[in-house]
Amino acid sequence: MTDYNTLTVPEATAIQKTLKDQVIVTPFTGDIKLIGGADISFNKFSTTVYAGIVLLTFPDLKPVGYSLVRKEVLFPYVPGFLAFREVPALLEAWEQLPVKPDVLVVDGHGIAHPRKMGIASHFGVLAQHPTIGSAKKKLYGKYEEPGLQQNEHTLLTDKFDQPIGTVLRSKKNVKPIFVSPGHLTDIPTSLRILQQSIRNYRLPEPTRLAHNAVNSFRKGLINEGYTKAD
DNA sequence: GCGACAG
DNA sequence: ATCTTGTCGC
Repeated sequence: MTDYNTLTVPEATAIQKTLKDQVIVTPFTGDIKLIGGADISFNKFSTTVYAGIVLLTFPDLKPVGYSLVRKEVLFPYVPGFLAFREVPALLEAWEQLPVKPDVLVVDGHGIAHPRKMGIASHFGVLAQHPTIGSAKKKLYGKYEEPGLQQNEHTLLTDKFDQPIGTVLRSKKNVKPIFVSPGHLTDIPTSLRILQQSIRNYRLPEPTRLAHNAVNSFRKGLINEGYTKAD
């Protein structure tokens, strides 16, 4: 894999344009026995990132294991290029998993991106695995505010009015979350899977638990490597 | 030139 | 993203 740490933004843009042709947006049909959640944590002003992927049963959403990896990252955070900061570490956490989840939920967007290459799509193409992007804020696109009741949703569209994702009210009276296909999933199936991943919080269990895990890892409360859940 | 701008 | 206490609203 090419070293993302020494890339310039123009070079990163070129890579995104190449990977874009490899993204496959198609209905996810298979059964889901295991679902994964991926996230990153770091200390402000530090080049050390703490990446993690959590495995949970589906549809029970009970955690079964955590894969944690620490890595040095030099590529800066630039809106639209998040993947170049987080994907390398996430791929290491991915390779460290004893078993792969049927689908992985990544904290960030999938095709709901200026070049249709958000982190969920980027990771999916490199790992050659189904992914879904779940973000807390919009990066690109336009939409109508969904109703305030749980599960109400509207379409997120690009500049040609083509659908690129869903704006979902995951819980009553909370800010909506943005769901989009990463790789080997489509808009309807990514939304269904995401909805089945919501429990008592605004954020889906996969990325919510991944977020908790990487933060505990960063604070030294959990060890690096793969650990089975209690 | 002016806004928008995942984590 | 992270830091960080109290406070407002359902």
